Amino acid sequence: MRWEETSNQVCSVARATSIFGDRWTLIILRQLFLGMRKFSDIQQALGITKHRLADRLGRLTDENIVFKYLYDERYKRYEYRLTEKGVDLYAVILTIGQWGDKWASDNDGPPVEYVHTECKQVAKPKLVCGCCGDDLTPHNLKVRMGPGLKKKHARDELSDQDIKLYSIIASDI
Amino acid sequence: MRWEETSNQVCSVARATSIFGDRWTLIILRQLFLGMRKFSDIQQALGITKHRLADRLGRLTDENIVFKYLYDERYKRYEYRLTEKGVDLYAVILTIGQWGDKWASDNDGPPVEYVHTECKQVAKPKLVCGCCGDDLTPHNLKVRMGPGLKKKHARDELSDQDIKLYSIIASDI
DNA sequence: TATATTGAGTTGCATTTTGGAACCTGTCAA
DNA sequence: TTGACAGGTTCCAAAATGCAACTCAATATA
Repeated sequence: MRWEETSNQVCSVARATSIFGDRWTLIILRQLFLGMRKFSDIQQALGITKHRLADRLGRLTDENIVFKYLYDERYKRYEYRLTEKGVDLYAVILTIGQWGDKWASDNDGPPVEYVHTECKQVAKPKLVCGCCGDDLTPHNLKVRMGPGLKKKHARDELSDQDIKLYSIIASDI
Repeated sequence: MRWEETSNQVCSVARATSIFGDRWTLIILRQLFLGMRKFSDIQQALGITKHRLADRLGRLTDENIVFKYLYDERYKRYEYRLTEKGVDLYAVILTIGQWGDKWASDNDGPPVEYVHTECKQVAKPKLVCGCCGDDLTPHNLKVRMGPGLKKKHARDELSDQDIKLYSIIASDI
């Protein structure tokens, strides 16, 4: 399967990774979340080539995840800022960072900490159920078909791959 | 910067994405979370080439995120299962999936749903502070240097890039 | 015994995507 | 007039990926 086709898959993870599942996009976004907004700052901080950075920021702009903001009228300089769609990726960055802290760090501890301004503590982000507030783990979650899959199945729009992809859901995990 | 060098950066997001920040790894992992464990099943379901799948599963095995389990003595057949390190990526997959549901889906609604077995509701995962339980957003979190960064700074082990990378943290966001 | 099948890969080669360096453009400042 | 700087492009080599064909071990079937 080619990369462009990934964005058509009936899977939110596949569609999302078709946007930011490459070598640079997520760390560019992390940089934006840290408050770094200028092309050259990001380029130097990450050691990415201008070429690639221009390409990635262009895609993110096309996807409406970032937008260009004119911050200097005289010099006609632009900076890149996160849209609402982009800001919503904060949870993804935080979750990945936390996994990295736990499983991919050295003995010096986490490079950065996030202080929760409400409780003044270092935030240990955790995922909970939006309904009852209990922790979510692979053990207390059960996957089932959602409306997107059911409707496409009813309309007979699933490809062989999609069927195979989700046939497993019907069975026990 | 080359890809292998990313894994040495003083940033948990960069280190994590150096492991799964490519076109396939995350959706392979999603497939494993759905319960699909056999090489050929994954290969057909995802439309990935055997070549690439063998390579990706090999890396994941090297990283101790999955391990090979002999499920058929007679035929000497192996399947791939998640280790604890792998299972911990569930939060990442869930968070990405949720972003995808919201921002990258069509009008049919989410393809899959996760039912929380404790409260029997469809789980809407959300990220909260581990200390106080309040929601985490970019607006109530403040980034600051963590021990990893401070120690390396004290030992003068930060590269120019690392310094640039985090100089922004000292300033206001 | 000879042939086919299945799962799980390799190998070889063409196509895409990246990385690196040099070059271009518009705007000011000395 | 020259230089610097931000923000790119262009060109080419190197690396990653996609595709098809081949291997190999352990049965099954004829």
